[in-house]
Amino acid sequence: MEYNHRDIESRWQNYWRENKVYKTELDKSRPKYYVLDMFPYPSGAGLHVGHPLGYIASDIYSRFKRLQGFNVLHPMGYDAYGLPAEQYAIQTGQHPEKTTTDNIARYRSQLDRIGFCYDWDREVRTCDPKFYKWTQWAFMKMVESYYDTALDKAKPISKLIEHFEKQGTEGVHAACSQELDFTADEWKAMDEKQKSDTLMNYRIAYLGNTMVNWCPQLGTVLANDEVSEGLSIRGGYPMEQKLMYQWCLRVSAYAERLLKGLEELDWTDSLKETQRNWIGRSEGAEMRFPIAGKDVELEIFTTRADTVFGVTFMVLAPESEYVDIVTTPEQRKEVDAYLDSIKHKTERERMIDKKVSGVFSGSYAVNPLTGKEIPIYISDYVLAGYGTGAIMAVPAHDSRDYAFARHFNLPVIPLIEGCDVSEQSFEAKSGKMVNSSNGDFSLNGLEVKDAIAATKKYIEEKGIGKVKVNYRLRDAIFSRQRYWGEPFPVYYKDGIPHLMPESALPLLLPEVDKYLPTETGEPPLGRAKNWVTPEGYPIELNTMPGFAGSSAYYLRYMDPHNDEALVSKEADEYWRNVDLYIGGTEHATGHLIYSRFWNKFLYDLGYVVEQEPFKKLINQGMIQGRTNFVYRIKDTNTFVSLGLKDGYDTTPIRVDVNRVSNDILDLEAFRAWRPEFKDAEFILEDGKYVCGWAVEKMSKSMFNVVNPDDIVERYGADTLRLYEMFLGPIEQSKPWDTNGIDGVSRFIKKLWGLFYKGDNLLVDDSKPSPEALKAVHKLIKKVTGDIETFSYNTSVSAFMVCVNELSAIKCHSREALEPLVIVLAPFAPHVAEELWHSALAHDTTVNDARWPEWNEEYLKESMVNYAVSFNGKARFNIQVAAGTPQAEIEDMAVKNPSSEKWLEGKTIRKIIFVPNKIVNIVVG
RNA sequence: GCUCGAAUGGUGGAAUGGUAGACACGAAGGACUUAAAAUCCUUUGGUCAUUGCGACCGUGCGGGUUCAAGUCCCGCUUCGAGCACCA
Repeated sequence: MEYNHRDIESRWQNYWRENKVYKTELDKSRPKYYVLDMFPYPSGAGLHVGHPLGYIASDIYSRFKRLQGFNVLHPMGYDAYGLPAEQYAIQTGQHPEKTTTDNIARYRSQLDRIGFCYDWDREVRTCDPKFYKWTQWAFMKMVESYYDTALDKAKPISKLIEHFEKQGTEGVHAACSQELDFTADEWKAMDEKQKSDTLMNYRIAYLGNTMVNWCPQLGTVLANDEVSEGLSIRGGYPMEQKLMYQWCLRVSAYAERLLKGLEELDWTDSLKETQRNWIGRSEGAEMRFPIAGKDVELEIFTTRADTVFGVTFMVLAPESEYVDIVTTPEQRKEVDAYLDSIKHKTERERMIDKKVSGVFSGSYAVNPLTGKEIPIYISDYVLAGYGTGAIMAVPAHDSRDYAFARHFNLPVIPLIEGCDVSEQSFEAKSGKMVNSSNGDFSLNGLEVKDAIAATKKYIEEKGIGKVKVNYRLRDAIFSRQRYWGEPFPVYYKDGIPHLMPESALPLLLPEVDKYLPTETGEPPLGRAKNWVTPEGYPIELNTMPGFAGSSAYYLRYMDPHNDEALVSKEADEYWRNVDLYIGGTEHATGHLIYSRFWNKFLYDLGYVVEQEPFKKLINQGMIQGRTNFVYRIKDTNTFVSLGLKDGYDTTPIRVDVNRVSNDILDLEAFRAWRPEFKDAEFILEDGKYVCGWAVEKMSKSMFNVVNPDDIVERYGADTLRLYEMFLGPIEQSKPWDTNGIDGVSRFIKKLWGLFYKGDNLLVDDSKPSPEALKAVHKLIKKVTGDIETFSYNTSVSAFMVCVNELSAIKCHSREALEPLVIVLAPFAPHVAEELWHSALAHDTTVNDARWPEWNEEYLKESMVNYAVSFNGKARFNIQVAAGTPQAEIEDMAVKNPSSEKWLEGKTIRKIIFVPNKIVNIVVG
């Protein structure tokens, strides 16, 4: 039988599907293992060869764990809500559901051809009402909860209401948008609207007026992680800051737990670091500065409390609510003009524009330590969203304050001994303090670190301020002015938001005539007919963002058909959390934060048993494209090969990589590619046209997209799988380069050659030779170790070495070949399955085999090679029988004729002996 | 600017502090063949030597620790990633 990948692969894929070989059941008698891929957004472009990289890696691990006897949960689904389908719907009028369903079908057929061991009975789609019922349900739970900062967990909002009824805000420990202060009587006196607004200040999912990232082109707000450098990640459109009344999630309440939780996770350091940066914890102090002549205090946040004696002015963010209070009538015009100029700038313009700008408010603040009056300015270099939106400016020790002070001619007071602030600020946090005393309290002579601590202590004692930890992490904006997302189970009665009853879930997404905002500027749901409750109250028009559906999908896979709960107690307690999660780094500050938050929330309420959703996480690298170029001689239709192009004035043109093989252009395919190349002429080198190449993002516009279907068709899924793993370390980004796939293809043919020669079965029951056993057991040991460390590339090499060795000694012994097939099965399941059945004559699937143990006995060498080195420099090798005593080997090394010249006229100082490796003779 | 990571042949990449370059691609030469494809064999880090053994140099740069450094330490350079008027 010849190796025929088409035949073998379709046969086994059918067999697996029809017999539900990979169906997983809850089985308490076996240990569980949960392997998860980040589920894909089914885009219209289909999969390219980069997408399956992580899927192949997780598939190998799943199959490996299964062979080791674990009950493996390995599901797949689709992150089906999202902007591209909706943009497409706007352009074509086609319902996004239709596009999405079509794309999913395409993805599925592409995935199926690669031979994954997913349990498709557990598939989820975020746009499926049976699924999004639980997204809506979790949102409702968040609305009905608040975060107790004393217990450090979410609790039902009813508990908070009880507290208000009894004591007002007295003794309340709750995360909130704004510190409130009212008595029980004041609470009771509030009307329904006031109570609703007050509770919104505490709910974990809340409606709030917040500064949001507004994207006019997309017509929606976006979360911080969907924006980069003032541009939307999707589409790259400019963003504006806008105050809007939006649903938000109080992720910030979980900042400390999200940070702490990282410690116990088996993630890469760089990914943890990314999350730490994003959470952005900074310890400092909050301090109050009275405003001269007014009964108001300015609150600021600083990490450098020690520099309070060097404060020469204060600055407010333009959006700060204090701006109105501190602006004097004389300065009103100037301030308004400044605020106006800021408003007209986009977020991006504000970021690019590093020019110092600002305006004096007319008021002065009083430094609480020195009693001195200092001017209050307004400037956009202070951010409204961080800290209190106001700062104390210490130009001597902060570069931004320094630039501002120089521009407005404000005094600069150096506070650290010997520092030079004539040209720039001194930002190092070391040195001895000077100029820092008010008679009563002095920091002079202290190290910066001690001065910070001393100041914090002092201000707390004097009631000027308090120690405070600030986080960069903001609450997540949860509303999107879009159609293709989960509707909010919220209606409005007299302008007050109410949750629908749980029995109303899932709240189905209504039909609309167009996917655009209404004429009055309302979101697309404003077009839906009868978008009201049975009682006639209007329903929320926003929809939820993409991350809503992806935040708890891993829980749903555990129990995907349950109509009573997101996940049953039993399933949750068995499957617990994801043991291995594989996906890209691009989700580091989005999905991977939101999921952790969501999970911790569900944990607080007792719905799940684990605090963290993803124990171990591997980031597969991106597969970049490898673009090929041809070189057209200017103003001609003649193309010159890479090696000769220097003699001509040429223009490089990207060429479809599928018309190029090993950088050699297929001339006929090129002529047929585009009408303008029909009559193309070529200047060849050695009869070939050699293309240039460059690494770029894999995309249609670069003509460098390689479709896995084509590779599977030509070489087979097993070759694709092995080759993707062979390409390099899984975590590393690398360009897709089809050059080299032949090596893997040859390997499979050689492997096949161990079992069949033509139609003859070669496998026999002879006793394998010691060399054969050694080759196979070396392989088992290597691959077992490699899989645990995800060094799949070296495993593939090990397979090649083993097969070469077995071929060389013509080993066809069943006893040696059987473990080889089992160990290969996770990597190349189709060929392994075929050999298992047809050549090794088993009637089980290879999945039912046991992962083989290696036997150290077989690995022992009869002769051992020692490198003899002098002063660490290896000079020659000696062969000694295994088990020779150390002293004898050392003696052989010294007395060897080759040693003579190295020992000549020298004395042996000592001999260092490394078992099985080296005899190092130190001479001098 | 701060933080993290990386740098090894023509290429992708191997190397628990212990003979650097496994494995693969590419290249060169050869066998088989009328020829090509396929397959197989040999060589392939550099320089010198080549009738033989070989010799020396080599893991971005400069130091250090060690009998021994691609690997550990210190100081740079370059590239990549994350954060960034975050006070």
